[in-house]
Amino acid sequence: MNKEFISLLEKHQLRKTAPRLSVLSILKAKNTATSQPDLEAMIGKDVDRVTLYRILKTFEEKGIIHKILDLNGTANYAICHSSCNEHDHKDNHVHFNCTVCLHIYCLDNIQIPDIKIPSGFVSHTTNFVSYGICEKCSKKAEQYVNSNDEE
Amino acid sequence: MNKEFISLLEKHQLRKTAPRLSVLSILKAKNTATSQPDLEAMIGKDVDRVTLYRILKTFEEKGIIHKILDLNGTANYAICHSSCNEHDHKDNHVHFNCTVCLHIYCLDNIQIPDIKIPSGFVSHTTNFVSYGICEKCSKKAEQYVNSNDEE
DNA sequence: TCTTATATTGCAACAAAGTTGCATGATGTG
DNA sequence: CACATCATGCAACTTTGTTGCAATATAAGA
Ligand SMILES: [Zn+2]
Ligand SMILES: [Zn+2]
Ligand SMILES: [Zn+2]
Ligand SMILES: [Zn+2]
Repeated sequence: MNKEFISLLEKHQLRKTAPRLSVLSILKAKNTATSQPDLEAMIGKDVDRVTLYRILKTFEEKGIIHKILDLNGTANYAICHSSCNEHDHKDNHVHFNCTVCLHIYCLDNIQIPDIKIPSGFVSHTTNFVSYGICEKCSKKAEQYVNSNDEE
Repeated sequence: MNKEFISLLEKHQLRKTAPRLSVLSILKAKNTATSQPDLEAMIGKDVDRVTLYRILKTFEEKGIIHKILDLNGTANYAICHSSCNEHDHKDNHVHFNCTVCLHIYCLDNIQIPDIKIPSGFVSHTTNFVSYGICEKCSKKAEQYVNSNDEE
């Protein structure tokens, strides 16, 4: 399993270090994007805050991960699928930000629709974030309602 | 002209104070969203940073202004058009963030398109930001190229 | 394996934005 | 004009992002 991450680092000419492998395995295991503070907590204090910051910055520049800003403007990171590289990210999928658990989901299968922008303006990238309640939180809410009904 | 702002404050049961009127007149005069730091600079040190923060927070809650996060996750604010109120903002227009001048434009005429989200997820709001080069910056770039040709 | 150039990390220090509590002052109502 | 309430200013603090520099780990070549 580690081989996957090692070859990923090699592909981008990055040295294989413990902190980097930790970051990759954490991000890969989750189906939601992760903020730096959360990553810090998960990795523990073996890795310095600044190191983490720089790892994330490097990974983003190399097209290994992409950044999504949450409700508060805090950066969250998720693995780029497939074919992103240093020169162009193709993360043109929609993101869903749950306002209850605050998780950010990459909706990889949902493409950002095209729009017409005013003439004179040139668009390079677009960002589409949907805010609401995720599946897990919806189910929890249902369960809560049901358990109250039973009483 | 001030009457407009005064009645706006009255409508929302907010006291008419100098700092609030300043904020409203600045935001209304601009066709781009404004960050809090910029507002601070424009208003000057008559108004405390925290006061400004609270004014913006109140205005946003009342549906007088809406918040857009820029590239760096910094909050920018723009007047809500027409019919927003305390209970629902209807700011479902696309925003354009210029990567050169960093201005954020409200594209009031361009609605955010609907998308299908996975079943189980419930969306309440959506955010669409287009990043690129705005009209002004495009023209400046053209002029620059032309002036170089002439030499 | 040892050596060396260079990439990476840790620490310290700082900057920017957001946030809270509390005392003081302004506003609007009767 | 008095009073209740809203709004402001100040101080203090948190979180996130960022840079410089010295110490260390990595990879490649001898
Ligand atoms: Zn959720
Ligand atoms: Zn994503
Ligand atoms: Zn511009
Ligand atoms: Zn807008």
